[in-house]
Amino acid sequence: MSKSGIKQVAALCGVSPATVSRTLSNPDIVSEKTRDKVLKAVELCGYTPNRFGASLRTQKSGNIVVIIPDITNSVNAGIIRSIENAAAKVGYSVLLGDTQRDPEKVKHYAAMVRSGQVDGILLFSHQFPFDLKEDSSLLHHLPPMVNSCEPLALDNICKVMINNTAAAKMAVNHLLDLGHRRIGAITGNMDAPSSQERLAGYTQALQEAGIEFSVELVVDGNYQIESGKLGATKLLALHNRPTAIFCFSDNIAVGAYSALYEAKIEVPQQMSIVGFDDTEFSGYLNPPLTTVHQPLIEIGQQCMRLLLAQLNAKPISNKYVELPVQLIIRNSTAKISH
Amino acid sequence: MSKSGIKQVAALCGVSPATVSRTLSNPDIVSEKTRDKVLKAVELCGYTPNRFGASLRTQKSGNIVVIIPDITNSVNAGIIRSIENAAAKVGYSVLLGDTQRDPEKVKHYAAMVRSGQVDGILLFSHQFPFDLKEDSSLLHHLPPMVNSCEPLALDNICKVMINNTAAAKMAVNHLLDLGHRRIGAITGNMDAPSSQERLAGYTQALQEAGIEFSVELVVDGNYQIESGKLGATKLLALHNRPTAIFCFSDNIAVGAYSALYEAKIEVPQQMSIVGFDDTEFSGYLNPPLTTVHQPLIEIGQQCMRLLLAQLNAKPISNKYVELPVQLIIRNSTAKISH
DNA sequence: CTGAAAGCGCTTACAG
DNA sequence: CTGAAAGCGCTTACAG
Repeated sequence: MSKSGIKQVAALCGVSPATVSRTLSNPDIVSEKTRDKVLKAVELCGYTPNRFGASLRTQKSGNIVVIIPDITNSVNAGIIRSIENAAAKVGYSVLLGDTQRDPEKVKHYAAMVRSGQVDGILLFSHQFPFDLKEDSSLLHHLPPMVNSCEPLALDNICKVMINNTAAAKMAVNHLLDLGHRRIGAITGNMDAPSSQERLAGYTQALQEAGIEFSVELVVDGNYQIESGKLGATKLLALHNRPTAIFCFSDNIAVGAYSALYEAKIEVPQQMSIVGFDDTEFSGYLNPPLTTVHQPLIEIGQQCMRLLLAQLNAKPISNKYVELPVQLIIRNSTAKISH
Repeated sequence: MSKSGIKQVAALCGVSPATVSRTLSNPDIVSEKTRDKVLKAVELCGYTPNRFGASLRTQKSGNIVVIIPDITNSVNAGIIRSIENAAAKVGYSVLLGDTQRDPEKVKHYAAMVRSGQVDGILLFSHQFPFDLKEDSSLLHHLPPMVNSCEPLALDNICKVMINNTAAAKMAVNHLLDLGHRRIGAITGNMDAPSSQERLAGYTQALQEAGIEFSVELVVDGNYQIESGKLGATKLLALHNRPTAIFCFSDNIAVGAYSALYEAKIEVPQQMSIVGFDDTEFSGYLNPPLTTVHQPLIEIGQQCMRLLLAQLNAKPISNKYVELPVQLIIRNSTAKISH
């Protein structure tokens, strides 16, 4: 049974190719009688529509691309899983655009919308993904696209975000409430808006509490585990070490735990730790980590909802979606003791 | 500057569409003079070839699909990242087929090869992904495909595997060498070949050491963190508890650590733990985890190499690739003490 | 409700 | 080295 096309099916049941096409994509406009006939023939032939024919005609691929810095990061992985789910439900397939933070790869994947390889873009990066030289009209006629997690410096684009500043403030306020006054911070990549915003939240919380900002207490990280270990080690070496550390990601917290373990400093008795993300393992750390929960599933769903609206040229009432976060208090934070 | 096609470019530089096509996809067969002329026009128009036209003609999509149970699992994420890298280098894009272990989704993604949406399949599942009813010729004319991690019960298919049995034996032998005689195990999903093989390795190692197999020491897990916690809790409740636990994944080991922490049992002084995978965090656990290293990057590369050979109809000398694993000895295992 | 026809944008055998 | 032409497999306005 060699591969059959719409013509063979049509011939087999004595209708035109047009009718076969209609039966498959818009069954309601076909009479029940022909519909049955066609469907039977389709089954008999084992016919599967060839996507290329339809795509060439409709100029739609049925694919979307998600441009994301690193799929290995569990926050990203969680979001992608949610996107894949939501996309599958509405008949879209997702192309993986893992960029490894390479701006060239960001552009490469975004350009797929030009060649038709994808119909829309989910952008988890703050880098503008197009070459304006190539097509200067792009700024005003953006393709279907939604931006999440790391905001582009551009209005008029759909965004799904959390309020990083408020979230960080909430985390630091929790430590302040416990009596901590010297609070360290280990940041993410400081070129990322999320990390800048979290730092702003940290600073504001201290300021509002009337605590002077101390540079030495903020150490540069990059959201990865190793940077958390290095960062915590630096903070521990301070002549006047902090009593608590706000880690800008759970990964950083894992690294910090490791440094503290090696230095035989007990969490939370001698050092309180707060993380950010609430990744799956954070509740299984020893002690379980107090952290800011990010709604990964909802982020994915909202991204897909906004993208779908654009793909279907539906009006969008609210282009900026801000999702709530939550401080999950576990056992890595405690009242200051001295 | 509205979207221009190959015709506009051709018109602009006074050649035929055929020549434009040749210049772009096979520049060597075009004279230097025309080539320059064409390239200039291409740039001027901001022309990007439309993939649909080419695809319809060549019947190639330039996409592959990776069918994988859960992208959120860091072993899977690591492999996918490697695949994405290797694929990008040879001009393929990767479609994400996250199945959540749903056999229907496995089939859904595999069927994409029929509609032309993808040219090949990377299958990380032991489930045969096609409906033989739909197309019985499939068993003998398989599409380009390679199977990895969880072996299909089918010969004559390209496979990239590790030797799970030998790896598990190595892990258990390490514990035996340290003097442990009562060694517990927390398994993965027992419907997965990998977990069955690891269990076989565990059993063989004990047998060769002349130790009687004890059912109560083997508890069912599912590769997830929570199952590790539950499993370890069960093992601790035994009247004659083990002195060491072989966890079938690092995730399970994380769960076990959590249970041991809560029970105030020290690793490795009172309980040795071995994991499996060597995921990024395993070196940062407290204590750092002794575990079996899986070569994720190489797995991805070999998968892509074998798939590419099939996509290009190249002969494949060796359809079965077995990649070496390594026992990484860190601080979660110690000599038995009593 | 259905059919005949045009056409989406490429590539490639064929001829020169 | 280059062009004219056919055709990949669909969908959809148009006509009936």
